[in-house]
Amino acid sequence: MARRRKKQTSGRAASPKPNGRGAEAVDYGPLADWVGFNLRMAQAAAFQAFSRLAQEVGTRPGRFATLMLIGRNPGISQTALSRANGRDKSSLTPVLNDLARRGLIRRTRTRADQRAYRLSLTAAGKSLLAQLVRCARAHERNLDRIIGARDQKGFVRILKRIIAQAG
Amino acid sequence: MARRRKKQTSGRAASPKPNGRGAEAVDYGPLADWVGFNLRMAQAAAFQAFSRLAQEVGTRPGRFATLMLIGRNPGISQTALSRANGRDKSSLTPVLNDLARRGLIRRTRTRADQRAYRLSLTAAGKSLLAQLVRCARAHERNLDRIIGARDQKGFVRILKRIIAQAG
DNA sequence: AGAAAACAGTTGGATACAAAACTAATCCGC
DNA sequence: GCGGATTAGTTTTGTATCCAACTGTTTTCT
Repeated sequence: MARRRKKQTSGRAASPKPNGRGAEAVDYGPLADWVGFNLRMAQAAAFQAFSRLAQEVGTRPGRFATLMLIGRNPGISQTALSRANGRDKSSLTPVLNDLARRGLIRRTRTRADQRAYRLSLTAAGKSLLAQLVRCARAHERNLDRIIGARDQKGFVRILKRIIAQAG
Repeated sequence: MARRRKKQTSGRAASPKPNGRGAEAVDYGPLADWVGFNLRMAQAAAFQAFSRLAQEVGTRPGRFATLMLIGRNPGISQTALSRANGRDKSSLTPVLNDLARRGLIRRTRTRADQRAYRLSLTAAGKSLLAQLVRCARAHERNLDRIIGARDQKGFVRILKRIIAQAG
């Protein structure tokens, strides 16, 4: 591995060696230390890691927060849920359709307000959520190990500040 | 604001007050302190904030890292770029088509390897990148202010650890 | 040299998401 | 009470992204 080109069949070694390709070092420039870029990459990495764990239970990470929030807030409306979840309410429609179709959540109409649904978990939903929580705890242990127990608390505190103030 | 419902036109105040709706407090349960969830929310918030800044320059955040990486690594291949950027190579195809169509990048075929492109910025691309860098610096100053100068260095270091180890 | 494996880039299919337009129900001010 | 503004949820449209399959090129193995 990491053999670099030597052959160059028809000559032309004249170029200023501009990082022709490869797993070799890439210059990230100022990106390397910018918070935004590293935040995106870290989130992607953590997401992927959790994806692997979650798919053993047969669900995807996006569904997890949704189930948890419904579980903790029975009767919540879709709009409130979407706000809490940080996604647009329109994104939720297909997700909830799917969760309802799979018998994990209930959508109850209220007499008081005929527009809104009241969401709650079914028994199956609660059971799946419990499994996912076990998964997530394993994932969190992993992240905590990477972050280091010493810094974990402060790290989350900073994330919360960004959530509150950068929006 | 934050007036809570009292009226309830046709009665029915009998329900066990299960958080009917609203901007009122939502119970996040264990989510509240999990790294994964906060990471996702923080990334979304920072992304949105940068989106607003970047659209004044007429480009989207996704393009920014791409332009920067090409600018710092002229001659880089699409595959290497996609790795550096943390996205699948197939995602890059339409992005690069668009950037090329708008005259911001050049795609050169090499005689040495007829498969690969060598990517580089045009003058227009460099100029746009410079504008974006100014934008990004403003964004970063904002984030640094939120994080606090004292913690900024350590915060990024933790993000880098997650990137390296959680993948 | 010739076949097999690896690789660069593209295409097609699927999912996730946001923004805007839309429908139906409810609230507010008078 | 009545009409306009607000609200809950859905639909539609457009973008970003991944994955798997594919084409053409290069390298590797024997």
